[in-house]
Amino acid sequence: MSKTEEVTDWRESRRHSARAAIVDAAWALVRKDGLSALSLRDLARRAGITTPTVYAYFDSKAAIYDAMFGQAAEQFELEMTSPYDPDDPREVLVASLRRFVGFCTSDLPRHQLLFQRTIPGFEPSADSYAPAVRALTKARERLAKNGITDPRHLDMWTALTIGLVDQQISNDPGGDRWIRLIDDYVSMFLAHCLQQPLHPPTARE
Amino acid sequence: MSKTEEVTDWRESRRHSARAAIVDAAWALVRKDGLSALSLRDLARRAGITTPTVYAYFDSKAAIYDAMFGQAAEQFELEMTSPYDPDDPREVLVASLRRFVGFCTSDLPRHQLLFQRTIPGFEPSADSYAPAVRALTKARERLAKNGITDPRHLDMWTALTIGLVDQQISNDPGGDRWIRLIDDYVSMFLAHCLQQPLHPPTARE
DNA sequence: GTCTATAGCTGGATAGAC
DNA sequence: GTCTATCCAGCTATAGAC
Repeated sequence: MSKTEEVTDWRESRRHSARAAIVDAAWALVRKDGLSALSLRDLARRAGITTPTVYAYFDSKAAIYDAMFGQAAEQFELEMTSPYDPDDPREVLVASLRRFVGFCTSDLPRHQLLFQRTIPGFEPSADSYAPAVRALTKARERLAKNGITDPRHLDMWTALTIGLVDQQISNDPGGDRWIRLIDDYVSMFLAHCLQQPLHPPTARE
Repeated sequence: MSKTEEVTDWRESRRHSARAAIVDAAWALVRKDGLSALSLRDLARRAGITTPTVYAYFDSKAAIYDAMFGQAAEQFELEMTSPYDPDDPREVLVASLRRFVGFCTSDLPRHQLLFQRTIPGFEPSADSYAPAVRALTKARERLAKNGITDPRHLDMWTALTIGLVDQQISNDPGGDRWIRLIDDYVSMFLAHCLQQPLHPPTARE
């Protein structure tokens, strides 16, 4: 490694950690005041710099939201794809739903940024979105291991899960009124899907 | 009726229709630009008046949102409680879910104002909220006629319905990808609830 | 009740010195 | 890269003439 490369890496690293500090400050602010209430003035003050300095690291406010989205998507992938203890596919499915609801309810602005479209003109970049796509692929695999591959059933599953999260957040924040229903919820879903298989077991394939 | 009362009624009526015109203009704007993008400048221009005149009819911007909420809640009650054709409780339940999804998906800002909490500091007044409460009471009655009274099952139902709406709106706006699932959805729910009755039929009461 | 005019504030983003 | 100073636009809300 040449001397100039060493220096470059050093500067890159400094720059990266400075960006991270700004993003951290942004998360602290949106957790206090709400996702859409983020302002560059407050952000700069919180990060111990001035407004123009923010623009040395991010092109615009949207770029900051995008960095936050990317971080949230990485956390989502990590949370949902880390190994599951039980072997039973059904237990894995229950555990995954538990993790999903826990992930969403434990950080409200993160959930809003990641799964709702509450910021007026903001669309995440493909790079930032990629981890979330990978996590959703894994979710489909977990369902497949339970014998569920019908697209209609996959759509039902997503509606079930997001409804559970929304009700828990909206009507019992900090509680577990809907979280307690998870076991029954999964039983209901599996019983319905497996009772009307697309490819009846009598058929040879 | 005395002459002064007549005049008073007349003025009240004029005032009422002027307020209604402002609220109508507000709806037109939020349908065009989004619920949170409503500004008093645009609103006044659209209504053919000036900003200060708006304050002759509403104390603040929040008061306008509250009037909109009240109107939306009345529409919701009307839509959900108007008579249902079929006698079969199950068919009524299906029809009510169909109406609910239709109501929510047909007017996105109305749905956001009524069922999500997307406006930063806004809370509806008790008066504006009242029709929505009445409609939800009727919903519980429809479930009761299907033999469903367990609070856990009622919570499951609300999660099911709101999840269906959210997925339809977020992932297939204008389409019917989740609406098509309604029949299966209700079958799944009823089969689950009635299979594990709280008061088993073997017990004498 | 309706207007003109404007106060008072906050927002994102930039110019230019250092 | 970081600052001071500032621009320009938007917002809610009010003062005061008519």
